[in-house]
Amino acid sequence: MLLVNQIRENYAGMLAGLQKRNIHNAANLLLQVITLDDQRKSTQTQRDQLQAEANTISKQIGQLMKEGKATEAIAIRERTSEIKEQIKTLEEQYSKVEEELKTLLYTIPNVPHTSVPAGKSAEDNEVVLENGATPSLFEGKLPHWELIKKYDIIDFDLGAKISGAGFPVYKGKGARLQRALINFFLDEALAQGFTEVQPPILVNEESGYGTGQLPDKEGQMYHSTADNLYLIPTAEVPITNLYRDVIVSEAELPIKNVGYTPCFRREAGSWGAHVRGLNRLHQFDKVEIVQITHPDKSYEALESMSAYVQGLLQKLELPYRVLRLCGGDMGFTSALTYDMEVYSAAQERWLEVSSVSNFETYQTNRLKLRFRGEDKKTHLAHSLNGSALALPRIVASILENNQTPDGILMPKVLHSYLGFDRI
RNA sequence: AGAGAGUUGGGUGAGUGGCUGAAACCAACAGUUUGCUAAACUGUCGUACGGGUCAAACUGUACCGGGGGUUCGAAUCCCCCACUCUCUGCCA
Repeated sequence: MLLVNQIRENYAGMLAGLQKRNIHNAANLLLQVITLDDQRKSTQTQRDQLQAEANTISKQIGQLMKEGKATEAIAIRERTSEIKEQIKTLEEQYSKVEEELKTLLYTIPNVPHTSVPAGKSAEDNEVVLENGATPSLFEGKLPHWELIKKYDIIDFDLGAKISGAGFPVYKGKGARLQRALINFFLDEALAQGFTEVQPPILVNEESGYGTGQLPDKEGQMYHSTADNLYLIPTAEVPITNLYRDVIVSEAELPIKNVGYTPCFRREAGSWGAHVRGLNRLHQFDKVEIVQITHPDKSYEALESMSAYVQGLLQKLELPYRVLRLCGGDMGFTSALTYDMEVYSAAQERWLEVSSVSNFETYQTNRLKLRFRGEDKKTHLAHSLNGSALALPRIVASILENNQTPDGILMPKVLHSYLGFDRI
C-alpha cells in the first residue's frame, strides 16, 4: 500500500500517477487518506497523554501502598476510573480510524512510474522492442491444441476426467519437455546469481495480504476453507513473503531468489475462444525470479531482469516483443511492468509469457520489509519479480513455431535437458 | 490426532503483579590501550507510531508468539488461537 507520508510530500505527483490509471476520484481518495491520517494522529496524541497520566497515577498508588498509606491510595484510585473511560473511547476511535485508513489504502493501487504511458487497455501498451522474425509456416500448420493430440503429448480430456477443465495431463515427451524447461530455467537463473528456493504452495491469509492478492483478488485463488490456506497463484507470494517482517542489512541487498512452483488460478469467468488449449489454465508451472533491492537500485534491477528474460527467449529461439504496460493495463501493485510476449505462429498472435515488475515500496510497506541503511535507520526496500518463465505458452509457441511436416523440432538449448531433439 | 512442556531483545537466558523496555552473558558497533593481530577496558547496542526540531537532542505511548479479559497497575494471573519440543498414534 501507499505510504501516507509520500502522499503528503508529493501529492501532485501521486495524483498525476493515479490518474494515468484512470482513477477519476484519485484526488478525493488521497485527500481522504490525509484527513484520516490527521485524525489518527490527533487521536493518538490525546490517547497517549491520558495514558501517561494513568500510568503516573498507577505508579503513585504503588508507591503509597508500599508506604502503607492505603487510604490515600484509594483516594487517587477513584480518579483513574474517569481517565480509563476516556482512554477506552479514544482507543476505540483510534482503531476505527486506523482500520478505515487501512481499508482505504488497500483500495488505492500503486502509483505508476513516470515512464508509464497513459492508456485504458492492452491496446495502449507501448511496444518497446521486437526481436526475431515471425516465422511463416507451411500450409497445413496446426495450432498447439491440435498438435498435442497429433503427437499425444498433452491430454486435456484426461485432465478433465480427474480434475476438471484447465488441468491438462502432460504425457511422454510432453511431460519431459515440461521438466526440461523447468531445469533449464532454474539453471539459467542460478548462473545469474539467483538463489533457488522451494517454498510451500499453500499460504496463509497474511501472506496473501503481504503481496497484495488479498483483499481484492480472493476470487482468483483457490481457498482451502477448512485450514484457511490459499493455493498460490504465483511463486511471488511465498517467496516475497519469506521476507515479511524482516530487517536486513544494506550489505545483504540485493536479495535474488528463484523458485519453481505450480501455480493455481481460478480465472473465474475469463474463458473464451481466445484462451483455448494452453493459453489459459487453472494449474500451470512457472519459474519465478524475485529481487529485494535498495530503493536506488530497483530500476536498474528491473532492466536487468527484463534483459535476463529476453535472453531466455533468445536461447529458446522464439520471436518476442517487449511491452511497457500502460496505466490501464498494469497490475494493481506495480509501478512499472514489462510484459514479454512470444509470437505464436499458428495462432498468429502474441502470447504473454512473462511479466516483470517493480513494486517499489508498495509491497514492502505491507510486508514491513526493511533494511538498515548507513544512517543506522530502517528504510523500506523495493521488491520486484518476474516470470522466468511461465511454461504453458512457451510450450505452445515452441510446438507451433517449430512444427514441420516431419515432427516438431526442439530448441537446441534444450536437447541435453530433453534427451531428444524432436517430437 | 491424543497427552504433556514450552514461546522473553541478533543469540543464550533471568524474570510469578508496581522499582522491568526488560538482569546477566555472548555476538555486533564505536573508542582506549597495543609495533600488528589477539586480549583487556570503556561506551553504544530493539521496533513502531506520536510530540518536538531545518535536522538532531529530547520526549510520550505501545510492544516479552497473536488476540481478548481481570486489575489503579500484567512479561508475570485467566480465556481463546498459532507455533515449537517430547511421548503415543498414523503416514510419504
